[in-house]
Amino acid sequence: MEELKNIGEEIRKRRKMLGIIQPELADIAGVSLRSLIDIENGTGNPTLVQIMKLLDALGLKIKIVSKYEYD
Amino acid sequence: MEELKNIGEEIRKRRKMLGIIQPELADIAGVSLRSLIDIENGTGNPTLVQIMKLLDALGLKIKIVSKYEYD
DNA sequence: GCATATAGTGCACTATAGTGCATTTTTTGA
DNA sequence: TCAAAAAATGCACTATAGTGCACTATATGC
Repeated sequence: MEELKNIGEEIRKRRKMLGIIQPELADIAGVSLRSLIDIENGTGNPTLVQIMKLLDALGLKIKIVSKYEYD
Repeated sequence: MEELKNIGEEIRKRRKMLGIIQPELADIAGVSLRSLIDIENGTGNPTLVQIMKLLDALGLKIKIVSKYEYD
């Protein structure tokens, strides 16, 4: 699942843009550091709640679009 | 988590638009019927892989956008 | 090069997602 | 209405996500 990596990368990118380190984001989002690391690295298969906690902390959200939409 | 319900609703809406019933979509996507039902109803906490299998089968995908973006 | 800060890994344990099946409820249209 | 189709629920079992901790690896800047 290619997409998993992408989401992890977006989270990492945004985190760096905000100038915070992993333990900080994990704390703010209410997710374990271990989970955040795995998610950023695109390993494993996180639950939606984990993803949404992180996105929320980063000021991001999920949008469902057509598979053929590019941006 | 409000967003969970939304994703489930989008999946259901799209499924109906395509004129298929739950067992068909579950089958095509490679997800159990039970899981699909729970996801459409916004109960539980599905994994990203489950969501992506369904979105993929429906010609949809996830996009990460700013929390303050409206469409 | 070295010291410190940041990130990643292995492992074991706990919590919970994913599943199938039998049954019930709701929806649909004849 | 009533019968058939579609959707939802309870329950028990299996698979796996989430976690903490100790440790290792990598990056950063002095």
